[in-house]
Amino acid sequence: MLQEQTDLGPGKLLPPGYLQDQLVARGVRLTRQRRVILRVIEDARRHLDAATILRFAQKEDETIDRVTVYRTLNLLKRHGLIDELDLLHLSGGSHYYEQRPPRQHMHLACLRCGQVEEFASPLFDKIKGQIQRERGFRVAFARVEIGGYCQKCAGNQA
Amino acid sequence: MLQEQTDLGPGKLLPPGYLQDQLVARGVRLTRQRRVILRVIEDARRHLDAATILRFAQKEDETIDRVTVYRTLNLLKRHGLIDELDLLHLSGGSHYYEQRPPRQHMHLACLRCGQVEEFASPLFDKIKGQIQRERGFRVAFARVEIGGYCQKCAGNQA
DNA sequence: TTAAGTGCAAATATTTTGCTGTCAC
DNA sequence: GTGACAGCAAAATATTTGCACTTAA
Repeated sequence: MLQEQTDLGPGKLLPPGYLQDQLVARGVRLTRQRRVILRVIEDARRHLDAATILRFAQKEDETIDRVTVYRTLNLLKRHGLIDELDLLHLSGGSHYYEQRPPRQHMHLACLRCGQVEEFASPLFDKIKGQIQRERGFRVAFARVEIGGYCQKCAGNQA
Repeated sequence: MLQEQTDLGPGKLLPPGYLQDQLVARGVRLTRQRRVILRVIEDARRHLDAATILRFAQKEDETIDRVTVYRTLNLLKRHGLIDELDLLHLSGGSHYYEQRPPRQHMHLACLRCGQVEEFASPLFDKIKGQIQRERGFRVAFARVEIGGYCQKCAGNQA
């Protein structure tokens, strides 16, 4: 498993309570359980999988069920408020979730230490334009997962 | 023989028998079952998941087991000869596999019809250079999955 | 010959669904 | 009050592991 505390977490560029506010604005009912789960996702300092979200949520409310976590994640996905990632399955078969960021970024996953950094580049927007023009494909969202060796690990071995 | 007709399949830019040759070159034992599975992957005209690979393989040899497919896929992954993809889970929770292409490309998955196209851009190599320079992150491979609407579907609903 | 691979059964892991009672609005 | 939601149990789906037999090199 990835370390519990990593340095870089998913970028925190959105106001606190954003997920709640968005759901309310869309007329979705806010339950006690959802509030807790949303808070866990917003406060995350790294990408969490469903099982970890459950664990954190249960610290605050023991009765929250695994199923409720999955249903809430699906709800957020349907509303386009979070993104589902694989992070290259560096630590098992489950998915990871992050609040959809205002600006698309890429994930750099270190094959050695498992740390995940984020990276954004204006060139990627150019690529999207290219796709649109050359293929007539209307891009809704993008997921970029890059495997390799982080500065520290690359230095230590190669 | 692999006629489950789709549009674009994974690009066929590698010589036939490439996977076999690579495994032999690496001193891996070639069994009857592995030969069949490798052939299925090489002949694929689209991205296949484990269950589909099994189905095709069993057409040729009924006795091949699901487990052998998974073990062979893991073998190929370990040797970096195939890539594992999600294709955004447009059609279930399983993974899809493609022979690792000589040139990285992106996957464009249509959220409406589920069709998957491939797209390559020299700009993406520039981004990799950027990552290397700005972060000291040594890129080994990349996976890009883009969701949106293909030309046909975008036209039909816009 | 013999280490590696296979099939089978079973375990594990992850996510979804059906149902009934409960709660947010 | 009522329709959406939660919890529980169970199913569905996806993948891995243990073990005894088989086979490629």
